[in-house]
Amino acid sequence: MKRSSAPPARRGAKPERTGPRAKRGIKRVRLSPEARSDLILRGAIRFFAERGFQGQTRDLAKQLGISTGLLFRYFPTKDALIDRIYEEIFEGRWKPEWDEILGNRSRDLRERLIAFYLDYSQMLHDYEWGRIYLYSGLGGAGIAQRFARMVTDRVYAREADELRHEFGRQDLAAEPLSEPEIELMWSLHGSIFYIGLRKWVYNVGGPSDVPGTVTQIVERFYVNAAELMRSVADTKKPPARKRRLLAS
Amino acid sequence: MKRSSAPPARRGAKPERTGPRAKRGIKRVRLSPEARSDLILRGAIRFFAERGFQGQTRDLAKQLGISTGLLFRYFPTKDALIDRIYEEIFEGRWKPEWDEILGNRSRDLRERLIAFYLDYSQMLHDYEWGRIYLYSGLGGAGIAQRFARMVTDRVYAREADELRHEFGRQDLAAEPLSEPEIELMWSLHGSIFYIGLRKWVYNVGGPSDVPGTVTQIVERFYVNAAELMRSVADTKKPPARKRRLLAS
DNA sequence: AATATTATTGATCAGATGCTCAATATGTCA
DNA sequence: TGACATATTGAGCATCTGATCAATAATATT
Repeated sequence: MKRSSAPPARRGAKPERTGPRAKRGIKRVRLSPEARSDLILRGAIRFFAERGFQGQTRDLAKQLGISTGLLFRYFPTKDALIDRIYEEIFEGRWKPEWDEILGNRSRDLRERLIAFYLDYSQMLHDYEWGRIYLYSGLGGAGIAQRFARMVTDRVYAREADELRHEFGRQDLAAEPLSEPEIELMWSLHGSIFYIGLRKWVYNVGGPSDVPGTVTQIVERFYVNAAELMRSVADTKKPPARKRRLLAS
Repeated sequence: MKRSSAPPARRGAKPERTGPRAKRGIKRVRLSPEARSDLILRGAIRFFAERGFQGQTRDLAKQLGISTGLLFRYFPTKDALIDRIYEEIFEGRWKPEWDEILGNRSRDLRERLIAFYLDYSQMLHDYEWGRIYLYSGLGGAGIAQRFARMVTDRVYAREADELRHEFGRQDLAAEPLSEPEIELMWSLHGSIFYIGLRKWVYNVGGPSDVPGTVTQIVERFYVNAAELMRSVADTKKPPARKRRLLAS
């Protein structure tokens, strides 16, 4: 069945059969390299998010409706395709506006934190993003681990900075992040990330109102953080008010 | 190099070479089926936790120091082996004592929650357990998803029951779990589970003092839960005290 | 309409991978 | 000590899978 020596009489009897049903009669579509390449990339993200990176190029090609030959024309190896996916998923994902949201001191800090996490969690809770993040992390892809470090460094440093300012504590330059502070932020991050896991790994449903739930979580974090700032303040030297005066 | 037609003169010149170096001279070890089977199972868990289930049987056999033939003698197919691993990882993992810890009303509820999560988190934070839980969940293994549902149903129902009792609210039979209650517990669960992810997926280190951190997280949960119970109580009918009197 | 360019195909290859089986060697028991 | 039962081996099979390339056909150009 596999190897027929017959010549490929591809359009022997029905040359213009372009009906909606069979693939046989469908006219070959010819796209620009950019369009095709993009189509493959998007399709590959969807495909590998679902099946993991051990998913087969044949199946991917089938799902894309193209031949494997074409696939390998645009991405010379499977690994090259995967690297491209990593790039797409992990690079340039940090929105500059996030820095602005978090750092805008004319706004209430609690509100800023909520606004940030509402936006940021849209990435965290995206099916494709989340599953590829997990697959690549489990596979030991350095880029996923660098991403985790980058994001947390960035988010945690910013948040801690703002919290310390808000509660009149020393800034990060004077006193590096303490483990309780870091753990508190990890805890927040974990709670929010886990909403995604529930949805796209364990199929145990997510909350009916995701933004509302995220807001709740951040609000509780804020209360806990305030508590932590106050309790630590007792053992530190400069009184809370003093720094504020110096700063402004 | 692969196919030499030479007869396998396995012990041609050095019959009793049992030195510490080469595999060549090592005497074949012959174990009881039970011992070998167990050895394979443990090794397979370690292996697949590391590499994921697409790891190859050849490599597994090599890591175990046995031939693939032997591997397939004890587990007829790779899938059978994986099923056996699922069984080992997911079944019978619920310790009956957990029910007792949570339900022992002669003990402070905060302490009970801490005691439970300290023990329970040892499973959650185990490298092999955690990674296999993720791999199987991502792969869509029904058993992982059933496990997630089982555990959370069990934990959340118990915890909520105790919390409601503690704060004089209606019990679960009278009033099913509300979404805010469920989400609060998910949030706790997520924070603790995420400690594992940090360690064995993203290689961003865990806390230096895991039990201490877990304790902190549970303590904050307890405060938040108390707050939630009180705030919800306002909109409900029976005053907090009344139920207690009726109950005892 | 004829020609040129190149996107697309599909048969095919080489190496990987799950699994088998006849041959072999180990521990045990009489 | 010799013979038996069987745990263990490793070459080998069939299929899968990433990747190639000459042939083909859709569009652009003249």
